[in-house]
Amino acid sequence: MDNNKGNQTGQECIEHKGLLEKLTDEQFNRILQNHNTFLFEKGEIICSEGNEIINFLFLQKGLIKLLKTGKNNKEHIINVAKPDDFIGLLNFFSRSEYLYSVTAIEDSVVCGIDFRLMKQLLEENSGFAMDIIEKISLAANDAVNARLKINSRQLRGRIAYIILFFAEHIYGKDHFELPISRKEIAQLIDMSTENVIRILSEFRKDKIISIDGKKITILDHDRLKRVYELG
Amino acid sequence: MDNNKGNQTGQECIEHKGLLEKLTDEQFNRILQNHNTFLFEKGEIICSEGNEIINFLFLQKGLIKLLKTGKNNKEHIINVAKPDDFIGLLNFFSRSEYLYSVTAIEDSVVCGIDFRLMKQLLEENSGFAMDIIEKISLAANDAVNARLKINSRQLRGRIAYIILFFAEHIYGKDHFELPISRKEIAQLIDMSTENVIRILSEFRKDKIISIDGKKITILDHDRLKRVYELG
DNA sequence: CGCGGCTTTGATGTTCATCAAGTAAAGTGG
DNA sequence: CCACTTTACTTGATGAACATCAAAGCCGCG
Repeated sequence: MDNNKGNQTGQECIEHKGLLEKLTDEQFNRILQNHNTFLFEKGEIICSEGNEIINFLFLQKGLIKLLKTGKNNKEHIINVAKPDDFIGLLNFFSRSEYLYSVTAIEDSVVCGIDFRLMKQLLEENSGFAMDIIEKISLAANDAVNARLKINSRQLRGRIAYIILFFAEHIYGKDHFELPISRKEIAQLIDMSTENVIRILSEFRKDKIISIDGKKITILDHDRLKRVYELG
Repeated sequence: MDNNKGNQTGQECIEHKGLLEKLTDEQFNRILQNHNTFLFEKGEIICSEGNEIINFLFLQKGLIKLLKTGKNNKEHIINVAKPDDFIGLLNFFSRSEYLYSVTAIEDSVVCGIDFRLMKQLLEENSGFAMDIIEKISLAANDAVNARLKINSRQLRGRIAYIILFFAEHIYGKDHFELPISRKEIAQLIDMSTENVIRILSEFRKDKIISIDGKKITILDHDRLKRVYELG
């Protein structure tokens, strides 16, 4: 972890047990006694590609994005994750350093558990280990599937995808405020910023959505779905 | 598993312990007594998207491709895997049915271990579980990274990627026989068959590679690498 | 031997990134 | 708090990259 924001009470880890639900009370208590809670404001970097992994990180509240720097130092957003989603956990077990950067896109609360303790718990509690295996598998599938969905569509389909992603997966409603800029949308679904804007405007003219700055309202959910399906 | 090819002696699982290296001798013996070995000829389907997962599959010999059917029933190749690579194992722990299809692209020997036995062993042996977690993580990363590499490049870079993939990762030499058709290359790196051919010809004219049907020889490895890097 | 699938090359049109130029919004420092 | 700078947003025009269509040769297989 790069910065060292104010520690919290620890209560947050209880509220959102999430990934830790298979632990015994005793094991869970050990975590409560050996963890740190960090606050990140919108825009702050949570961890950087290449840094050493010390903590097993775990999003309590907020919204984050996973980045990877590609060719020509171009940033690609791998995923946007909400609490209980796997953060960058895909790589926490595989290497000693982060393979992705993680940035807060909304004010976020992150719980950090010492990596060695985490390993120890995995070895003690096989049910916990199985649960984590299952969750990693699902997260891996989601990542691969998302890429497949995005890359097999042309621009209109991609924009439909990203709007539906935020509406259905992140916010659970048809009216929401985009937590990321047009440029970040472009990095997320592999297209140019200009075309993100152009197609959003098109959808607005076609009365599929309404736009007010970052506020998006889906006016015709079915039609948006159809645009997504058709590509 | 769809078909039920002739069972083998079981010796194959010993030769290539691979994913199972963390098991005790006793545990490994249980697998030897509870597994089936299947032979698949080039082109045969090993398992199909949507089928129920009964066996934990595990490639002993040969070469396979992972497929997923996308929009318009267009097939996308997710990955090509050789022995000790994770086959479709990414999803074996997550759902009760296969999320990908797997097809043999060379004659292959597949070892099938009863899924319940596998789960049991994971719960008994936490070192084994940790090892599997680590391998799933790495496989997931590889899958995501591969997609990122492919999709952030234009066609020349993609073709360079796939040639280097076979030369370095699969065969370990600069002269090899392509195990897949031009069309399958297209499915693997998201481009049209015609352009696969066109760019292969271009590389031939530029004396970067020589082509004789499916036989490829890399003549200028450095230059090919540069084409890959530049995109 | 003939049919279908794979391969190859050329021609055409579409999709998309890029460039340019301008407006609006949001930080920044005096 | 205002002038200044930067960053985000927007639209139009242009050209490049690429898919698609078409047509023909090739090969394996029944």
